[in-house]
Amino acid sequence: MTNVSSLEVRIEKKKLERAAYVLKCVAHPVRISIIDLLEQRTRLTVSELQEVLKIEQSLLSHHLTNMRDKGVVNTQREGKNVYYFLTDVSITNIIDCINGCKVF
Amino acid sequence: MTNVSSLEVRIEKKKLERAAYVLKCVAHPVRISIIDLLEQRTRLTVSELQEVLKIEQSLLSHHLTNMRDKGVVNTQREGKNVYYFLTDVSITNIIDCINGCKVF
DNA sequence: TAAATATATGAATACATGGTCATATATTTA
DNA sequence: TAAATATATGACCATGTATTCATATATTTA
Repeated sequence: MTNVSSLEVRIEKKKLERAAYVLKCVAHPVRISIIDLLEQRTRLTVSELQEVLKIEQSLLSHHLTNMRDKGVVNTQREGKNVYYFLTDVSITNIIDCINGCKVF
Repeated sequence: MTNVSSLEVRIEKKKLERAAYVLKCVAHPVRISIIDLLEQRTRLTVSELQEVLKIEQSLLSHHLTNMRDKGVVNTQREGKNVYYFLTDVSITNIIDCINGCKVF
């Protein structure tokens, strides 16, 4: 058995927990799609997302609330519409990971 | 409302489902840690992982089985030991995403 | 101000997941 | 071959998650 005494996880505990928490949010087909769409259009209303994704309004709303709770997206209301946008566009790097790793 | 007719998800459905499935597996503090450790050491036995991670043997085994089922890691037995290693090292790009995006 | 439009919320349910415990299997060593 | 070591498995339970349905809220328009 190799010596392992110098080996340690290079990510601190709090960061690990936060990362897992946010990744869990990303780990859903609809929510990955939303990230992809918001990379293309900067901001989209719920109706626009619904038109593209073709899922029930309330289900989409639940997904969006989930993503906002975790800081992945943010909102701005304009009249009847609520625009959703990525809090940090660099989260789209996850999609590059998906496309660049055979495991996915 | 902006025209959305040219907008679509740029990832095909099967790929989205597979990506979500694998991401769900990555989205856990212990499993992210395992990926980080296997980037540093190429391969590690269950005992070595246990020594670093300090979690119960059977819990670790469940995590590893989970990761293997999803194709994230693979194994090779050598005597009493089973070595685990990353199926595709480029999955560690996920950790770079975590470190490079404020949301995480 | 009533109706229409856009979005959010909450309850309920079914299913998945994480962790623990007891036990099983595989391999080596005494 | 019995004991020791390394790892895996299965049952169980508590908690979390996804989806649906009904309904609520906010804003605009007729």
